[in-house]
Amino acid sequence: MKIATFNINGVKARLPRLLEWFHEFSPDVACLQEIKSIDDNFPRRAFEDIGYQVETHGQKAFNGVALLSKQPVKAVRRGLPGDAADEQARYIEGTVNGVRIASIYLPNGNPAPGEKFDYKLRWMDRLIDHAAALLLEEWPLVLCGDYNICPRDEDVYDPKGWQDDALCRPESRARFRTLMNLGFTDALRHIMPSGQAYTYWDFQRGAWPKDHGLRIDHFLLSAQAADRLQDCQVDRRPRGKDKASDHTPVWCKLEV
DNA sequence: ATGGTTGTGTTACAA
Repeated sequence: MKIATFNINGVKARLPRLLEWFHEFSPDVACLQEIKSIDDNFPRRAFEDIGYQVETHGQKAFNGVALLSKQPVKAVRRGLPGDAADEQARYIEGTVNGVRIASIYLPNGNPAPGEKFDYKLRWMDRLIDHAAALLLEEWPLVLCGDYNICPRDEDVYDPKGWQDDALCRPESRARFRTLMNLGFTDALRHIMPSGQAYTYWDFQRGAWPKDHGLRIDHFLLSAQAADRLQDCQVDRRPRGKDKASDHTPVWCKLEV
């Protein structure tokens, strides 16, 4: 079972490239972030026509996540529990072939410190609580998406320059470690323990040609999922194309 | 030199 996570930065602008990638890679499950679309405007038919079930959790203009699957998606949950007043569409979760899979778009949190950073940290606290509850259900569990966290300095092209950014600050990294310490495996780092594996390059300042990247898109696997891990890789090719997103997809293969 | 780009949806805002 091939599962991919891809922050597409707008489904409307990305549709031709995204369909290309679907034809090339043919994921069994695709977890998308930043669809920047309400549910009714998502180009559902384009994906249904190539054999996918489409589950979205969108909002106007910003954020928005989706789960696309060749096999049926069951028990879909929209929105991260823990704050009924939170209107930002950043979380969707469903079960495919006995694997519980979440598509996560964690808040960026800049500028830090500030209200947006506080929201990020509160959101992470809610994610930790929810992940702990999910682990008790003992599914093979896959929490993937744009975490907007560089876990370690080697995940940043310029650690010193980024040390005060919300993606790298100690408060953000501490919460990520707390999440990991519940018992998750960072699938990419399991396959590739060290070295550069960037997943995002800013549109500005020639970040892509200079390889000024960050590793912020992650696959977190429960023990039941990690036991079935066969491979995990970053696919840098989509980032190099015209009209690319600022992120590139990460995929993992589970023996399911 | 304190710069630069992209997407959404109409004019600033988020990243």
